Amino acid sequence: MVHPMGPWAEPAMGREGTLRSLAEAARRALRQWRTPADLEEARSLQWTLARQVRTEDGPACWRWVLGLDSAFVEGGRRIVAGAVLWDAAQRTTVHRWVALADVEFPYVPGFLSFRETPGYLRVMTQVDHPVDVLIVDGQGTAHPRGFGIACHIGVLLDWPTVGVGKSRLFGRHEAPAPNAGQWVPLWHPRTGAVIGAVLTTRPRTQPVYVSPGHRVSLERAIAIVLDCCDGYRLPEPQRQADQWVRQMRSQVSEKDPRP
DNA sequence: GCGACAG
DNA sequence: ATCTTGTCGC
Repeated sequence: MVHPMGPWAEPAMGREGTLRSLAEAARRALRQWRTPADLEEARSLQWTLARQVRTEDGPACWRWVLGLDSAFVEGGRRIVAGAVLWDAAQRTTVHRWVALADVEFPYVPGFLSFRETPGYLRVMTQVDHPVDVLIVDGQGTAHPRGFGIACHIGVLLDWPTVGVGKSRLFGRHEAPAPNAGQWVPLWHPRTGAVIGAVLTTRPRTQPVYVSPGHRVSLERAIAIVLDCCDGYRLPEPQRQADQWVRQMRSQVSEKDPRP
């Protein structure tokens, strides 16, 4: 459960953990990155890396939450990746970063991470501030092979991550009550395992799909998302990252008009 | 074979 | 995701 002193008592990564740099981890992952040549290779990699996913919780605190989102430019040839650091204790935005990257993989349901991860890793190489957990726009374990983009990024960086999708990719579920905080489990169609939660974050509003990415349990993932919500459907880090990339996208578009 | 299908 | 105007409801 939650730490007796509340979610902001100590850094989520622990004293030692915060000494680790997210930027450094991102640079390492970026050097190792290699885009699969085809779906077979991508699928094989997902099955392999999925075994590295851990859904055990670390210290119960999530003061600094980094929201990630992206937008496409130049007819979808390049991607604008944005990161917004949210201080859950002060309820304020600490800083925002952007990065531009080439898109080298097509969008195929179930393989989103191969398309968007490079951009996210690039933005994160600039994050020079402690980060407790990452909120990624998309699924975590709520994926056909249990390896959505939130898991992929979490494993590559070995960092706590939570996946928050605006729609469903995989799994069955009933409709959650239309009250903020209400949720229902998202079940694996064949194994019956709980792979995520369908959470109502705002009254009478479409729910979001929450699932663990890495080093976070489903219960913790739900608590983090709810704690970051501020009256809108999406948790603040993600909502602001969405606005941020949209703003940067239009800025990039006017500077270099679509050919 | 026929749907479903994150962003 | 992106292409696009107005419109219904709290």
